[in-house]
Amino acid sequence: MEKLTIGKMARINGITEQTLRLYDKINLIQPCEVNPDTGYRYYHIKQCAQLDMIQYMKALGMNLTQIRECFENQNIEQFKEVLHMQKHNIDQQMEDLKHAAKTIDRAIEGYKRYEVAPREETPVFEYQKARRIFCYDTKINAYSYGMEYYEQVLRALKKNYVLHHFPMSYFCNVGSIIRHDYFMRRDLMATEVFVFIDDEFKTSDSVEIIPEGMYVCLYCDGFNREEEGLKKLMDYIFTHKYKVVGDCISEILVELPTSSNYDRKAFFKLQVMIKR
Amino acid sequence: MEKLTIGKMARINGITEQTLRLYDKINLIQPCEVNPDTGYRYYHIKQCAQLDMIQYMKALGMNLTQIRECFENQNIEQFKEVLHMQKHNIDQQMEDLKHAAKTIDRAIEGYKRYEVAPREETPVFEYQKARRIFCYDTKINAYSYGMEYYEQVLRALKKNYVLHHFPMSYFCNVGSIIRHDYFMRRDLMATEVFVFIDDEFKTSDSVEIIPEGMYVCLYCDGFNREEEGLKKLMDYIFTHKYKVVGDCISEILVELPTSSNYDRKAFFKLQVMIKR
DNA sequence: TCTAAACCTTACACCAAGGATAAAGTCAAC
DNA sequence: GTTGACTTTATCCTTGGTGTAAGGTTTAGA
Repeated sequence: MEKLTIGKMARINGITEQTLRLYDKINLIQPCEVNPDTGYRYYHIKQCAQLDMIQYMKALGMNLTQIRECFENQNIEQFKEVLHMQKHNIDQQMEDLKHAAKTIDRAIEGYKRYEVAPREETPVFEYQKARRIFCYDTKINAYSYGMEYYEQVLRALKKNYVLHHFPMSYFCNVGSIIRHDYFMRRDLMATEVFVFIDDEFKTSDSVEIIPEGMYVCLYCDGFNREEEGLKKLMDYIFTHKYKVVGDCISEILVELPTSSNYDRKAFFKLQVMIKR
Repeated sequence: MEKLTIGKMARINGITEQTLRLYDKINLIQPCEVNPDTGYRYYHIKQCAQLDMIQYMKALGMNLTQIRECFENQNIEQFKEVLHMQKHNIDQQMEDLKHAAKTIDRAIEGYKRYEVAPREETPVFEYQKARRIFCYDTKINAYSYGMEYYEQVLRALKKNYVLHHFPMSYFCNVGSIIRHDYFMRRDLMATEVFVFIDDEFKTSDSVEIIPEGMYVCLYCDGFNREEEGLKKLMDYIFTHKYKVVGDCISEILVELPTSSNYDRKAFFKLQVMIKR
């Protein structure tokens, strides 16, 4: 059985020559023979076993250093340990991916709703499932000081939010709450902001549930329409004497990438639950 | 509202100053003001909106170039397209992770069985579930030409295997088949090698099922014990006049990382299904 | 007023796991 | 002997930053 050149070795193993040279360089797998004059590398076909093992370990998510250590130590216990670690690792990555997938779904859903939403700022009825939010009270009324304060409020929320180890991917679905009492008094007072989170997170001091039920909703386009929209919503509710249950939520449905000027471009859904 | 220094901007957004400098350099987000004398960057708090968006898009799996393009084009359609692409992307990654997880489980399981397996090369009875294999006929008897040929046979299998887009992570759980007729004639003739694959793959010309049932199994340690083990298995079966159903499988239970010499270190499980 | 801390700047090297390319040397077949 | 396929080393590029060095400026406290 003749020796294999680097090209042949690469070909029969479905990898590139560069990869083999790299593996040689980092002492992962060395050719069984090197011509001292030409520097040509020659491999023995039995070395394919090592390559198989490397590819297998790579598929398990190990990096080249870990693989080399495993080879060097010849330690089964270490390999088993790595296996368990990788298992844990993969579970974590899976969780992250699930979050990302949910976020994307949420974004796509948001865009769909954005496209079909009524543009004329008239109240509509919608039955909505319960949703979970991570809430933060900033003690500052978001409606009284303009966007600069709103951003500061958001920063405070964000800080708390990452402190609670929520995935960053949620941080596009934010909103603010006008508590029931203020709403009934037609007072635009919202000191609390929130992020929508997944149902799997337990309720705690910061996590609450927006209940399932029939909502009166009003869509509006842009921050500068938000206050006006809220007033319209209040007008509608009080004119028709609907019984308001719970708080009023102002939710950012979609936020559009913007860079030209610094203003956020957002599409809002204002909503409050009623009982007939 | 005063301008924010890079340090403050970084702090309130939970990122590092270096990251902000990088984003500036690649035109992702630029400070609203730069002191021409000192080169100091100053940010406006409203620019946090852009940072939020960047972090959100990153969480969706987009890279910085894609994010910049989205900002530049101001194109919602493109963003939506990216969303769908990312969704697809994530699904793919999820699949890969699932495969990796299964492979690790299989490896851990294999090591467990390896540790409890009888070392004395005596036949044992085991009831085994159905398993699925990707099979390849090399037309060369793996038992007649030594390890070099075996490696070549494996390379051919591997080539076919990646051609069928099976994940590389399976390629540690290989084996060979002695078809029923040869086994009954006590002929060590195995031209077919295979890889265990997941149940989700459809049966086709190359994918077959090893049926559920009661198997006589014999464990042996190392390639040099395989033939002897097969003979012992045959002896046992024919002495006790068990009725053999189907083919005899030689499965590599675990393969140990090795580098000192080129020989594979593998632990085998030889098995054949019987009917009482 | 002195000093130290806390800022800030640019510039460079480094990570993982190769990919891409160039310039030059080698091998084998015809 | 020539050609074409193959191989070598060497260098730079990728992604998304992290870390360090060397130096400049501002601020607070004693």
